[in-house]
Amino acid sequence: MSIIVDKTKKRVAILKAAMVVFSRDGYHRARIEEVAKEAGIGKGTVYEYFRSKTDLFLDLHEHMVSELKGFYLKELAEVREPDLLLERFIKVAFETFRLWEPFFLIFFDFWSQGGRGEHQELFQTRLKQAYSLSREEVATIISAGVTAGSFRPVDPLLTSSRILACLDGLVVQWLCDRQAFDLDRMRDELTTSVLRSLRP
Amino acid sequence: MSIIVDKTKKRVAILKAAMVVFSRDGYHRARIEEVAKEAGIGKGTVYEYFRSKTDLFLDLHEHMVSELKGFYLKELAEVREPDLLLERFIKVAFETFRLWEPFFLIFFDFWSQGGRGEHQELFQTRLKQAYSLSREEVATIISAGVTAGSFRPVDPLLTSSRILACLDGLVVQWLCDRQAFDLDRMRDELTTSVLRSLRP
DNA sequence: AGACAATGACCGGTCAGTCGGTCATTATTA
DNA sequence: TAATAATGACCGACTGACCGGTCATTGTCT
Repeated sequence: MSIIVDKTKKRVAILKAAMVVFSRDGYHRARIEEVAKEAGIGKGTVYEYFRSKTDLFLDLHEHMVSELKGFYLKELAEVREPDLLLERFIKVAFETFRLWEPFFLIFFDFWSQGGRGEHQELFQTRLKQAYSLSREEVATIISAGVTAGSFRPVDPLLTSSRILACLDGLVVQWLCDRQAFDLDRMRDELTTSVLRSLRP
Repeated sequence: MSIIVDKTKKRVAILKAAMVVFSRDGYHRARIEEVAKEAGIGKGTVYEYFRSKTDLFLDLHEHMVSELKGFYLKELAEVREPDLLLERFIKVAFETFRLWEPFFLIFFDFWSQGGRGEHQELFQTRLKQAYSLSREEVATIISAGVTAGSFRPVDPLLTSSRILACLDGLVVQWLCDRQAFDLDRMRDELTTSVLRSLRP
């Protein structure tokens, strides 16, 4: 019993260490020994918990996506009105820019892995799933708005893809150059433009 | 004289080969020997033209950005009306999705390099420059529209960033899953929503 | 003692970058 | 013109560094 708890805790500790090292050095440059050091354990121990570097990376992605999802669910739980929901969604997204910054920094490495290599199918599948999931989540909001008449009749999935794309692109620009724009002003500008584009 | 021409041609040939190999295998997985093979030359010769793998990558980026810019300039040369210009800009962007697909596939590796390593400043500077340039280009269009009264008074740079972010995000989603959405329908949806969001 | 967890020295494969040598082309000399 | 010399583009076998993954040993707990 206590063994199981320890195992899980240590697993998460390694994942956190991996997050730090991967985001600092990038997936390829990062060394497993460094992850172990960050977690305060020996290199061999990492392999007690993860089959390989690839596996660790894959699990890290899964872990972070699940945490992100939890954050969204919590923050959006009590909103009902489609337009408020959308506004809130964008607000939360911008908060994640800061809170999950290391995760987004890794994301490109993850993406890059998805395109090639022996494990590419695994990576690709996970990536598609993650996208597809969030796409449908937002599409549901838009659908509800269209049905309720507060949005004009747009294709929910298409619009959803567009909004998500915008958020993705913005985090990229921002991570690349924090001076590019002010996060708060951009959030307002995006919210306004999205709602305007959906006005009946 | 003829030697110089040959040198330049071969340089470009190596860059093209690098484009093929890097986009197929990813920057890290790609081997210089493979680039040489693709270019039909020996490995050592690559190093006659480029100091290092990093250098080759950096020059490849510069080469492609310059080609992309040329394509945009050519396609947008004769349009004057801000709203037509914006519509045309989006159209051209979607065309580049297909035409420059290998370049976009590499982009994430490039981005990833920009965050770390010994050459990170070089990568970062180039990335910032490229973004800043396109941002200002689009901002000019919007500015003109605002002045002419065909767009509502928005912050041109902020709006420009948002539109570019959307395009970036869309190419990512599309490269990740070609079935995610139909390119043509998405182009129309994006054009409509951008113009609606700018209507006075 | 027995079971199990942790460790880090070591192994083997990989690959960027080097370097000594080849060869085709051009310049020089007789 | 023909023989010889000089040039530099081209090459690929080789090297040294690097690092993921292993496993024999050591430590810890019951």
